[in-house]
Amino acid sequence: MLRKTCWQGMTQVPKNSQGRSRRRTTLSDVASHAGVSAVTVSRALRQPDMVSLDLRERIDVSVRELGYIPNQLASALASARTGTIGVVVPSLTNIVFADYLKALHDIFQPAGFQVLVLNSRYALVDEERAISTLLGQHPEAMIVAGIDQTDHARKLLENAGIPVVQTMELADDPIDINIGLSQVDAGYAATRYLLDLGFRRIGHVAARLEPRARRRMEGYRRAMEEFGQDTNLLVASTRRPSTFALGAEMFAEGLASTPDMEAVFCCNDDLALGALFECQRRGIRVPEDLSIIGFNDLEFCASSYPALTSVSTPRYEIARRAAEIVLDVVRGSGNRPEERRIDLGFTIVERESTRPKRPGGT
Amino acid sequence: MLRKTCWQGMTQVPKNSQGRSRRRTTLSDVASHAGVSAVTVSRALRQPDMVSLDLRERIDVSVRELGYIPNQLASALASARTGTIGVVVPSLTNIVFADYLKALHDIFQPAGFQVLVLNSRYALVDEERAISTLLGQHPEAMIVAGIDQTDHARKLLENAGIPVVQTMELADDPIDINIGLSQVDAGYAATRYLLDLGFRRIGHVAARLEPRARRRMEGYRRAMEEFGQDTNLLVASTRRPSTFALGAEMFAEGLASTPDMEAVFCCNDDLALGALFECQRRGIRVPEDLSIIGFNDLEFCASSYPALTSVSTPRYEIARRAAEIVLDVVRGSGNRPEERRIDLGFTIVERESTRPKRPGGT
DNA sequence: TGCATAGATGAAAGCGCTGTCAATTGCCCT
DNA sequence: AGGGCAATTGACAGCGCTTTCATCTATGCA
Repeated sequence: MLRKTCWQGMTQVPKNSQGRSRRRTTLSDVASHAGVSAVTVSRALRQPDMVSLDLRERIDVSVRELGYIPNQLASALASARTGTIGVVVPSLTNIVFADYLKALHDIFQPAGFQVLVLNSRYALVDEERAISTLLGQHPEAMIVAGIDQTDHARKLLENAGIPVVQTMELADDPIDINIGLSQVDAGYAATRYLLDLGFRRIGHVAARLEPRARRRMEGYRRAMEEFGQDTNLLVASTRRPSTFALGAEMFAEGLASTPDMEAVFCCNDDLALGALFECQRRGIRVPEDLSIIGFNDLEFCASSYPALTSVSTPRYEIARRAAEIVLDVVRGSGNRPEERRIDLGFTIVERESTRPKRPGGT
Repeated sequence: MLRKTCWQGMTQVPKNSQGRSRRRTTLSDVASHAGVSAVTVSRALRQPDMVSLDLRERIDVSVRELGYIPNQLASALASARTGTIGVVVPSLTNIVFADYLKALHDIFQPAGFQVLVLNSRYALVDEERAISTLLGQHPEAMIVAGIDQTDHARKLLENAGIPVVQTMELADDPIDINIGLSQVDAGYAATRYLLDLGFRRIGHVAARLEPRARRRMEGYRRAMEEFGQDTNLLVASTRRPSTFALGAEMFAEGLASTPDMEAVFCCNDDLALGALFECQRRGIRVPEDLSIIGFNDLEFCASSYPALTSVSTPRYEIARRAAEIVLDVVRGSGNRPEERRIDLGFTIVERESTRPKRPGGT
């Protein structure tokens, strides 16, 4: 690769407009401008039908003329309702959580709730800090990814007195509400799928090694053991974060220690696509020479050539359900749903990158 | 594709722990528990060296025992400092903004600022609403993607009395601070790069058609016109959001109207990779039969086979600079940087998917 | 015509915290 | 020993809004 032609334009400084903060217009500014009391303005904005049409119109005019924007902080403090949902995800760059966050926004935004997202960088201490920070904003509910919070974080969440949803995985002992799927079962199923195709020399490529990846690997190990396979040389894993390039690298590593590998289960799709690229680069035909299965069923799995078989996880659905349950609890009767733990399962989507082992060869 | 084996476990309901909200512990709870005044507790938490070691320890114990979490809302209201930065991006799922958001978090989090992100779904009205909502939270600065805000949104931002950064593009008339690159120039450069390689039948594939994609297309048109090329049949565009599958589809469409296409400039990498997959599917060799250049230089460009040539945009850098400038202004002297408009440019990264036109054929 | 009643409006009291300034203490210096 | 000063601590008044309750119309009815 060679970096070429760096274009960098001139920097013409535009006109300077300072505009530093004079006091922002408040409710009472609007009130005196409209010649009414502050309470009336407040009502006109929140419960318009409690205010006469006449005043309402005058207030609307004042609001627009003064460019009034209600101070949510003051509102939240006075009413003890913040209209805020706290969300903690381990990564912002992982496309898996993009789907998840999109679902949360899709549900909460129209409902008038704002989603506050903090990331934990896949670290328990950061997660605890994020949870604490979020709780300080008095969200009306908390939605966290995973089930591996620290004891202190758990305690904070339990004492917050708000609905708490743990997602993506199934917990034996949920804090409050739990929606997800069994990562162990999913890892087992992916491996079992390859075993049932007739393969035995099945590699596993894993990166980051966060709790969910570990559990998938545990599923892999369990399945392989059932078929009497020793997995020591078949696993290529690293703590580095997943990338396409790392997928290629780790796959190559696995291949080095197990040259007769027949199939590979990658712990996520990024690694799987990286492995696929590496196969193309080396002239290994997929699926003729090697079968590949990924995990998560990201969009590109259906488009790549060959299209990637993957384990589809209901990320959007998990977040959607979490959001809907939270909304029910928060504005509704205040009682939790009947089911405290919801298993949304997973699906193996079979595409072109896997096929049964040929009777004779690999 | 066939969907197979749906695993969905049993749903065992865990023990019910209701735990509804008793009043949360406040500063004065801690104060009376520790036998001091509320102010002292406040100080012990925010400026510990103003409080004697003795009291500080007693207070720390009380804080821990009562599980006290400061109410940020009240704090923000009283101090007029929210420690919050408002950010508006057009999409949460687009990996381009994942990089951007990561940079913002990387800079702001350690500095003690919280990033509030709202998305505008590539719609001006949604953006205006997002800006208004965010402003209601009294952020200490606003960072928005793009330069195409509505007049009203502009006015709100101008009147907010806080630093405002418009990013990703260069504006003729920035609201306040502006950091980005010229999308037109970048589109022009990508096209010019292919022209300079000797190609003339250069297709352009574009999706979503948000302002930046349009400007890249404008650059493409400008370059093509300089070389006397009519672009009418060469452009395949759609308002649908970019996906890998759409890249394949649109590329196929372009190929249908221009069978003798020699090269293609895709307005983003997702489309480019989709086009590459489609080539593989059809047995079109890249770059032997067709050259492909993408845009943004996402991580997979370097890993795909063949590796994709792309226009690298400094997304992380843009956000980083924006964040640093904001921090300077917010906590520092309060004065804006010398440069109100910063051009971070772009770079063409040449890889395997492009090569010079062969003298004889294509 | 007079009184009850619903509807519309306003006054006052905080929400939980911080900024400001006053009060207290202990210690150093002359 | 007394004054001065720094170091601590506390009292009080809001931040801008909502909640609650009181007040003040209109209207309906007897």
